[in-house]
Amino acid sequence: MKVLCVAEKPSIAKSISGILSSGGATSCRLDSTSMQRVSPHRYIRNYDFPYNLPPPLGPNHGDADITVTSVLGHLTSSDFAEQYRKWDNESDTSYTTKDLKQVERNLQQEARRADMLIIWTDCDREGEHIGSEIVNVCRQANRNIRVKRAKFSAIIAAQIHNACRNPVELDMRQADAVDVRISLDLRVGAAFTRLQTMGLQNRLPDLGQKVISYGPCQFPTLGFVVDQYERVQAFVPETFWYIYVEQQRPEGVIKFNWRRNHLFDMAAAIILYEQCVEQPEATVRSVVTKPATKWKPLPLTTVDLQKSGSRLLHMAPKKVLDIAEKLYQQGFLSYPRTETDQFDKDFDFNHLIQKQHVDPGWGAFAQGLTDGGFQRPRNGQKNDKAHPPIHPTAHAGTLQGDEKRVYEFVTRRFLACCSTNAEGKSTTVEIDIAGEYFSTAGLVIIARNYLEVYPYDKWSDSIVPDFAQGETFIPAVCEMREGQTSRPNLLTEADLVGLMDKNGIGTDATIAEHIAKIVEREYVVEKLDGRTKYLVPSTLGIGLVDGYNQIGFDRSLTKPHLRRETEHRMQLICDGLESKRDVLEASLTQYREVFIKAKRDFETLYNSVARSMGGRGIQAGDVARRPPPPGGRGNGGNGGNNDDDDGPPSDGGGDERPPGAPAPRANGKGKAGGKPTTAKATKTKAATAKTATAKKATKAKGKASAVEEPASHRVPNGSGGGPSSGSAMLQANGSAGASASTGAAMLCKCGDAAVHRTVVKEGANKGKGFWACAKAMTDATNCKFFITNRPTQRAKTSHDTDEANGPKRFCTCKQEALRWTVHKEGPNCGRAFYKCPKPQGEQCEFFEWEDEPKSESPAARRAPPPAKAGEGRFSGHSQGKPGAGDSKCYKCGRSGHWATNCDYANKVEERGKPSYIKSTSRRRRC
DNA sequence: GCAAGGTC
Repeated sequence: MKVLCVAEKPSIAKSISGILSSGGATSCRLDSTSMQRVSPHRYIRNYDFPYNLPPPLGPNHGDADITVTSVLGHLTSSDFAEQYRKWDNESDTSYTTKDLKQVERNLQQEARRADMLIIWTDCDREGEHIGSEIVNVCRQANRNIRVKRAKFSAIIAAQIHNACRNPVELDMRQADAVDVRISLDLRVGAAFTRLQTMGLQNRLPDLGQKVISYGPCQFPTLGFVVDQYERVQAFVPETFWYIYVEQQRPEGVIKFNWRRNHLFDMAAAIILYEQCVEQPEATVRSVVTKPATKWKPLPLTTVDLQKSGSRLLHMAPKKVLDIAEKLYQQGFLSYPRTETDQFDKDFDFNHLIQKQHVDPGWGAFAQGLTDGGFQRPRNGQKNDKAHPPIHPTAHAGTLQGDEKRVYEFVTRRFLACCSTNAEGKSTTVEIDIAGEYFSTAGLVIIARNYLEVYPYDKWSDSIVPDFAQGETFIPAVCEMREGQTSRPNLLTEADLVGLMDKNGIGTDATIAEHIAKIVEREYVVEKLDGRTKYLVPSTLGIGLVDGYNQIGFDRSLTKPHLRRETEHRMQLICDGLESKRDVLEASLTQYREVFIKAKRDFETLYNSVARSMGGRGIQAGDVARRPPPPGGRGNGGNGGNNDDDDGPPSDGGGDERPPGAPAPRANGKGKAGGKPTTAKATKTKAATAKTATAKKATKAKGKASAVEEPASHRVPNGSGGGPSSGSAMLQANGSAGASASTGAAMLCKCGDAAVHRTVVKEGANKGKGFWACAKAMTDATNCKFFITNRPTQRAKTSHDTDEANGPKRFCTCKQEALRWTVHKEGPNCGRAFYKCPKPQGEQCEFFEWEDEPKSESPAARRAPPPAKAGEGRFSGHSQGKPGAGDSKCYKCGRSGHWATNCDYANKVEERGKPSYIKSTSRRRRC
């Protein structure tokens, strides 16, 4: 009995022959003169050996004669019949195939002598289809041949023997589904490609003879790039505010992050800040130390390899895959096209790790794993049941250049997977200042473990704060700071690979090709910034995407929906819920409708491309061009996961368009002009912000009190929203008032969003705004949270006022005088003055109005001695007397009494609310 | 001159 086994590729044929024959197979090629058996294709081998295949499958007596061979993937490729190949012939009709003759001839030659055919293609949808192609070819030579299908998920001896002895039937549903996919892709691709090319090529000379191809994977891929580009263009930075707290410790400066992160309502932020300023003492609520773990990476899939290759090795996804393919063929790496991120339970790790002992770079680490450091890799969620995760299969010591780098990455990743998680200890300190919570955390790494061999991950120690629960202290810095949401980045190749993978565009093996294709078509230009490659749509790419979007389809040609729908229908065929014919008809009908609409409205597409390319065809009523977007470095917001070594484009406010890329387009959301977002504000900016702050506060308050709306958390467009990343000292270049009117992240004591209300009842408070718990007053769970909108012009947030207020002033006791502002209604409201910074009872007599000439006392001209830590940085409660030449009470501005006797001020103080607020950020409790 | 999916 003769059995013909056909695998999908030569490597699998070799592997399964080796297992089934226990290494005793003979590989045959034809010598044309001797007429011995032949393998007509130079890559294909035929392996012959006897095998014990028990009945009823095998012979009743003796072994079966097995021949194992392979194809090279799909056996046929599709093309249109001759009459449909002309481009002016609409081509949504039948197609024919172009055979791979040499491969086919080999199959037929072997099939003629065989009693049974066993299909050994990969166990996925495409594999079933390739199997059906093999069956078709073999039956042409031997129509009585029995056909079976071997099911296996890994090239492991037990599985291969089991698959051979217990074959199943070919799943024709899966093969049918792929048939539909092939037919649709060809027809849709050809129809739209011809429509676009013939409709645009001759009317836009700039296009030359370019083919303007359409593909159901190409266009959604292009759509991702254009979408992100437009998000970047349309981005308008939004200003937020937060309270920044800092304390000096022997270990260094400890920075605390506000639990609210930041607020988009400045008035709300000011209110909370004022509370902190008025009661600045911090109490340590908790000090929590617990183990911290940095997880070792998951086993490597193709998509991961491409993303990492792009991010860490700075190689195009296609290049990484090409190199991995080459290393696979050389026997250094396992099969590089796999979706699997879990190793089989029988996987032989030890053998493979031992092969790495000799490497000078990671050999010692590998030795450590063998000597007891090994820990089984984590299991991911994916398993294609065909191939293991990518791993090294042999040590490669002579590689150079990019091949060496790819091999090194794969090997280090594998060893890291076989190691243990990195271990550390984190300490989190939470403090309470006037009911607001702030925290800081430190980390001590105890064992680097896998990090020793995997330098691509970063994890470093940070200062561990030394605080004790219940401890109180006055922060060295307590400031309200301003930041802005960050502009998102353009897509990197790695981002795009991730998006395509997530949306089911292409397969792990073809994703890189689709990206390369849209670059080749000049829809997208790669822009290198540092070592990171960003993708920018060209004028042509944007024109096409926008043109289709303007035409408006139920399911856009530039979005993943159509492709997903095709995938879904294919699954229906696989599940036996729909027939191949019905699905093909339904899909063709759907695409035909889209095609007819595109053809009918082609002028819209043409005009879009022409306009984008700066050419002709602009219609009246078109939106105006928008000025260039604000520049600045974005630091997130696109969902992409930039690695540590990736920097965003340093456009510095410039235009990141590539040659041939479009001018920014109108979208009605643009913000004219704009300044770069700065990560750190300078003193000058901080100082000049004072006036603007007051104005904005007033504006914010006015808007907030005009409406009643629930406060809500706002998430900035950038990832750098936190004080530590998006921080800038309060500055005047924000988008004034833009966000203050749109809700605030004020939380009540329940931890829920508070609501802002305005007093409507007649009386002294009518019109005043306040924040309160959102629950009904009658609700027993109402936390009674209540904060009024208070005058905001007194809030000052800058610490060093040199630039804004002139040179520093020094009091009689040689301390840097502190600047205060009168905010009580009266003739001096708004006036700033300076006084001794010492605590109440220790202050000297120094007093100066800011708007009056400086004292010429010698003390004021001398530089002060350096202040000790925590000394001279805070003000005491203001309690001065009218300064020289000023006969008015400085608290209320009235004449005839001293401040200590000021009734108005004393009344206020009785209520526990100081009458003025210091303008520096360093405060001591009054 | 068109697609996407296998493979070398």
